[in-house]
Amino acid sequence: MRRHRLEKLERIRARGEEPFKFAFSRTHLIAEARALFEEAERAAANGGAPVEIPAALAGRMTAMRSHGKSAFADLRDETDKIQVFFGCAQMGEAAYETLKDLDLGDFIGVRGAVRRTKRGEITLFADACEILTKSLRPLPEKYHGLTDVETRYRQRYLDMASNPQVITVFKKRIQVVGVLREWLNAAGFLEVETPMLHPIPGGATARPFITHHNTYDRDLYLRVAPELYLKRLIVGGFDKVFEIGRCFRNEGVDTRHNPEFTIMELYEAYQDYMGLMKETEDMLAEVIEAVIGGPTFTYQGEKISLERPWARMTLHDAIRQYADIDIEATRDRATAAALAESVGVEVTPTMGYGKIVDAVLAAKVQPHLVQPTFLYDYPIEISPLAKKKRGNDALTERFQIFIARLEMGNAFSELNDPIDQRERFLEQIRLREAGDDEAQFLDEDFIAALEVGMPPTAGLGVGIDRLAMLVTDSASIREVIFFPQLRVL
RNA sequence: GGACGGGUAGCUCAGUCGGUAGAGCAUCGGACUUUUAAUCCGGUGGCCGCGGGUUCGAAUCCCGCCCCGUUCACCA
Repeated sequence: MRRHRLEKLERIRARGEEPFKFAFSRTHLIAEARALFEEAERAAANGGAPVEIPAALAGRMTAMRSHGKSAFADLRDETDKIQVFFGCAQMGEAAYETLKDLDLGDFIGVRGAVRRTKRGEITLFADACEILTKSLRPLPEKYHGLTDVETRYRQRYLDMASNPQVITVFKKRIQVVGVLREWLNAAGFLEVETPMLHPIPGGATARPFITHHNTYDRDLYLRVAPELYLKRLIVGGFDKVFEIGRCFRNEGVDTRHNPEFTIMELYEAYQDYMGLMKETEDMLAEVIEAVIGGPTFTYQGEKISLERPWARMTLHDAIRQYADIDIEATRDRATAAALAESVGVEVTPTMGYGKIVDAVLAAKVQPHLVQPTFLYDYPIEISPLAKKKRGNDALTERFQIFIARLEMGNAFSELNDPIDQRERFLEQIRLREAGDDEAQFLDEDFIAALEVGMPPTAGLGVGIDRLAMLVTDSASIREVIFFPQLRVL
């Protein structure tokens, strides 16, 4: 098949035409040409005269229906597709003959007029057609498209070229980021960029990727979160900042996790977690609604309503309600483990009190959190960067937001007491020495920053990929990442 | 890492009891000036994921491995 296409390539060159052109002056995008035509049609509806819009369009040819002395092709660009009519009489015999050298998948430029066919289809009637880029490999089947999941991910360009709805999904993802950025700008947050190469990985409980810098001859870590640098900016004098960017965690891969993913983190001085909860509610509701175009949507068969106010409950109330155990009543690890196991949650010997609570949350509570729900007041053991709750040293002022069972965000009143922060880091080091390789490292410079003084601050992290999953009704994170991580073949 | 499912033509998929490897689309040749999954006639196209075993004979049965998906474990 490739051989046939190479022969056509040679024929095109032989008649003096370049099969890999440099540019083409199109007058419209396909969607623009369609809109213009329909508008002209409406305007002419009273007069009754047939409408015709001159146009030069370019795109990939995705179908060809040839009838001897005439042919119909489908032309697709980023915005839409349109039918093209080639008639031997209109184009001239010589030009019509050159259509034989076209293949599905070629990029072509077509000049002519947009009209309706007898059957009512908006169609570009071609006066001239030139090949812009010869395609040497066949596109997947026109009807079913490409469905093999592995090929779809490994060769995303084929996926997009043969499944237009994939492009729609990614456009929505792009829109999510755009709308979110607009919201944050309007709310007075400044967008910043902080390092991705960290000498000490921090800001989240996760294993890092390690890399090496030759000039300084030292190992560096790909960031697991921008958190500690963003807080340094608050120390320095910024009041409201955010960053949207890639994080890397050396962890497992499944439908909700990719080793590299995109996070939005924001920090707001003089704010606490309850104030931020309200802002988070407004931000997510407004962003999601703007992208989906309404206050309700369906995710994986379940109807989700964005109507505010969203549900709010403490983590321990949620556990009491859904797991029917009062794990808050104890601070003893063994008792908590027994309680968790009594409701079928598996507990391993390395899990501390906090992780046991977290496991109960994941197994018994999270499956119920279909409508948007805030859980707040998390155990101190699993929140080493969050401020202690006023009046309860066992808890932190922290919340998570769940929508459609997906954890969409995590936030807290930021711990700004450097002495407390040091103790929390030391506890993490004890966990690490006990074998927890996800425990956080002690970052002396970060402590030094807190000693300089960070105003009261609330911070939030939102998983952009999961937000994209939500608005595109995608069951897997790989559907919203252009090139998801797969095993190298 | 465990369990389950999958890997056959460029793509989407059949393949019975172990007996010459199949269809549709794409592609090539032919017919056709209003089709839109165009239609009609004829052809080309295979490391049946990889390696080993059983057998006269393996896409098919057995063993090992690779890759993908789902799920559990793990994990912000």
